[in-house]
Amino acid sequence: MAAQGKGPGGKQPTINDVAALAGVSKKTVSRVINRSEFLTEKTRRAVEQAIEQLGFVPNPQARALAFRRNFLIALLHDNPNAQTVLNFQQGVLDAIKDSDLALLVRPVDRGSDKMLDDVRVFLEKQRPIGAMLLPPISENDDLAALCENLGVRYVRVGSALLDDARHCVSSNDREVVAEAVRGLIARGHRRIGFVRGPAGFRSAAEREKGFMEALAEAGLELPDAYHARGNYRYASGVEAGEALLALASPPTAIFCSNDEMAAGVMGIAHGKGIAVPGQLSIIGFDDSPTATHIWPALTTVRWPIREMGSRAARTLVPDFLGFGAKVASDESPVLPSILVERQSVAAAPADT
Amino acid sequence: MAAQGKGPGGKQPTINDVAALAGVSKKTVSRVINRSEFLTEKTRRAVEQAIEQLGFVPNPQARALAFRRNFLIALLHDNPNAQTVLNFQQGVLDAIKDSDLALLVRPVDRGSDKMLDDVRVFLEKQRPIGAMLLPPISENDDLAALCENLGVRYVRVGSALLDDARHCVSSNDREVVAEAVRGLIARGHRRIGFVRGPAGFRSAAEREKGFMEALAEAGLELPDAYHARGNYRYASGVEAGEALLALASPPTAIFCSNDEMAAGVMGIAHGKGIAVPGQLSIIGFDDSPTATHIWPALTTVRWPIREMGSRAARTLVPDFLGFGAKVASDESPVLPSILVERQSVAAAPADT
DNA sequence: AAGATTATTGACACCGGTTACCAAAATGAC
DNA sequence: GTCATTTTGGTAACCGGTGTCAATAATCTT
Repeated sequence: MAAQGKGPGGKQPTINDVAALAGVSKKTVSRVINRSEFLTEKTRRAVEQAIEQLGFVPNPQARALAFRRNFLIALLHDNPNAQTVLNFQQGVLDAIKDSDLALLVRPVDRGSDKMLDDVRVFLEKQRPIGAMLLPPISENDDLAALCENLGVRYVRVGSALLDDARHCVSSNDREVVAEAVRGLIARGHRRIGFVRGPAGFRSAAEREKGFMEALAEAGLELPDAYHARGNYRYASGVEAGEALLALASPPTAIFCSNDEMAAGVMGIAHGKGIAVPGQLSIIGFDDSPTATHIWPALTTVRWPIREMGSRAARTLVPDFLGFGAKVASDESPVLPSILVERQSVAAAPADT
Repeated sequence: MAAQGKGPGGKQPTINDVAALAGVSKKTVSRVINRSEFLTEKTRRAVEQAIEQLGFVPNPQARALAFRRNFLIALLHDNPNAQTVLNFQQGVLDAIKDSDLALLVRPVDRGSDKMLDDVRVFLEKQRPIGAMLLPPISENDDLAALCENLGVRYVRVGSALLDDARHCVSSNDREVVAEAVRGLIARGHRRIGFVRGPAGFRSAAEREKGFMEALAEAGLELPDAYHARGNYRYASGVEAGEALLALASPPTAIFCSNDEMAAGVMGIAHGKGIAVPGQLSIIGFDDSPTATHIWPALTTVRWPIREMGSRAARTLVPDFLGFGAKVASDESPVLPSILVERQSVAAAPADT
């Protein structure tokens, strides 16, 4: 622990105190703080020692003023899934832990027509260095354009590449879903239902594509009756479950576009006395806490949300995170999701 | 929408531009911004009109520097329950929506012995006006003392009053739990199990007190074997369920100190073929998303977390939130939780 | 060794507000 | 009408850093 040295008057020491102690100008101290090149090793050490001795911490407000930019990155989200947001946050914090940056969180209201203005005011006021857009608002091109105009860097997080790679972090929803569904087919399932996410969500579209892809490969069709449209909420899963399981020839497996809806379907199955996974296999998506809190535990897709948070931060502000944080140019902005197999999938019942 | 007037050079207009346009000094403009008294109505209007015309927004960084204080409030948390944190956040944002304030989020690592230092550096750097401490770290007195020393206002959120009322927002866990357990007793349950939260958590202690209170009122005892110790996680609920339900004379009802553990107990019940709520009633606490995502839906206690967030903000910085946000001196800092009755509770089985 | 180059450092203005303090104007008392 | 008192507006310094550009020191050429 550094000595809690205070400048004259018991206040926080300033750059001037450091300069005086080290016998250099404040500009030189500033150079040390900002890791400027063009510094003698000797000078640097003298300054660093003075900083250490005084316990000097640069005042972010002053820097923000001089830089015309706050040392902040903003997280803009409108995500119904709290765990996702928080995990992502955690990933971002992992990345910025040892930097000067702090994280500003800003939920936005996707529905509101003032949304864009709200965000504009927010960005103009706070002047963060950059902003991270979580899905679904990451899919809004106007928002990205706004950042661009305001000179705020941005990164869009999504289920698929939404933009130029330097503005993107994504997972590979389509491929993993296809893989999961192939697994169902391999276990003998032929009557496979699908619960889609809400219209207008890229993630919903990607997951659907993956599902269709796997079905097509196996030469299977998706009857209209097997195609339920949900909105990522539990209640819509309940509705979908009621519809699909009331059919004369119900599916033996259902892929749900997220875990909440999967939980809804499973609840209905329990209510109808349909055994999961004996008579009905269910797969979800997200690996949210719900996935393990329901019984039987849900086979689902886990996207590496925390890693995506770190990556997003590193993509956004590589130059602020110190050496080693840079994203190598050959790193793909696509972080792979994985299928987590638990207890909600079994082979198709024989009597079909 | 105000005209997007830009100052000379297409940049954001500054206080100087406003002063020039209004034909006054920047100090006068500053007075108008800060609602100083001692101003002619005429002057004020001239300035306000100039502000309007230019679309001037005071630069928060400059103000922060001059004020020696950032227009930020911090949310410090180390909460395993993401939904709780996010709901609280939302409540805070409701409260600060129309103010100049922004919200800084800072997860802290309760376990780390550097925690206090980390928080100190954070607060010294960011210099927020105030900090809100969520449980369980709100129970840490050193943290509160640190805020006090640093001149950062603080509010502690908890299951019970942790401090002076002006530093507190809390819910009434004990009372509601007692009420819930009385309900079980009224439905004929006599063998009631308890799954406790982790040692050292005030919330765990409060819920236990409420539970014991209700039992004592009815003249019931809690056998040791009925008293399971969990840690608020699903897995510990599973263990507790295994222990309690393997007893020769198992409980007919179990109160779990949070929903995740309740979900664990319920999973075990399903596994053992014990009907919920027919043979076993279960009550949880939190009304987390899990509560409705499991089947049958969980009877649980909902604490008004979003309201608590608003209240915390209003308690913390009443003078920054504009007229009407002040917490009346006779408002209690205790916001009541409510019992949400769903499908996991029924009368005690007759064969007992 | 002198002059040319280049690497380091410092002086000073400036970022956009605020406060401290002083001057001018307005008001009231006599 | 003059002087003391209260309002109001202006000037300068300051908050704690950074940018520009010139000055100085170090290194290289020939």
